[in-house]
Amino acid sequence: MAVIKYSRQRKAIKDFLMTRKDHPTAETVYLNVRKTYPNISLGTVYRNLTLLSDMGEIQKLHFKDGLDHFDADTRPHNHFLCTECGAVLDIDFQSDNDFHLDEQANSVFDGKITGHITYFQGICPDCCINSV
Amino acid sequence: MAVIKYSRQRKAIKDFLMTRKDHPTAETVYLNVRKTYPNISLGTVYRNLTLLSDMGEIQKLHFKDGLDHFDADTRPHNHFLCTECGAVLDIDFQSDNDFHLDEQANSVFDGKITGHITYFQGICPDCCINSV
DNA sequence: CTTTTTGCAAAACCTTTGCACAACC
DNA sequence: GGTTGTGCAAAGGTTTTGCAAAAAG
Repeated sequence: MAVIKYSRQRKAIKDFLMTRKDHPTAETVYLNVRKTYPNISLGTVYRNLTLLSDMGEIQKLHFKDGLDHFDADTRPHNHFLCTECGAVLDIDFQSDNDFHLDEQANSVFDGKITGHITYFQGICPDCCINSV
Repeated sequence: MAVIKYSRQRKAIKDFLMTRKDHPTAETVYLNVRKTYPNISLGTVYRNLTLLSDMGEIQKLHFKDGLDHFDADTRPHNHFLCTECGAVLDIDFQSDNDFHLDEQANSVFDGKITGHITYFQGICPDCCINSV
């Protein structure tokens, strides 16, 4: 597997992912891409999600629900997890301190720190409305 | 399941977890507790880890390896994941900004943020030494 | 005695993999 | 034609669950 050819299935998977701001699971990707390619298999979805992730075109994320979630936004950004409904959302917010955080952590850690991700938790907008 | 009755197995599981600064998987807990209770089953380990976690006595964590990891330290603290060997370590370090981070995030987020965890990644002390 | 917990084994679950065939260049 | 990708189905590994027996109070 030296040269990577961009199959339509792979393109469809990435295209779908780019339309979403939440972070769908493989299952969700599968169900949606199947609208366009009814014969696509779950295995193919997994293979391509892993491949895209290895190529750095998407991010593979792990949350408490134990499932893999996928994100087409590969820029460093923070995530939010709703403790009510399990939704995973982006947070478009970088603390001023974010840039210095790795250095600060390095100064108290014997190994070498190359990056970090912050996960916020709480109640998402939808659940806030519904719980009033 | 209203009243929670004491069990030695549950105590052994928590005791073991408190001796560890890394964040063992259920499998590791199982192998170690079995030294004391050779007949304990994996199912019991899982049940108790989930129960302890629900009671807030331990934390259940999810990492990229896809496995559940457990941590007897429930204070808010940050974690480090080694990209070489997969080790998960605590980082005893709180940024000055940590305390304000939730407020800052709340100001740009429609929902309600109640907390956060930062995951650092990089190369752990052991792997640094071995890769020289 | 009643309720909870255990051990065992089976089931459920998500993800990966092997293989023959199809698609691509 | 040779390589890469797919679909299908089976296998893999982790976690959960049903049930009868044991432990706890």
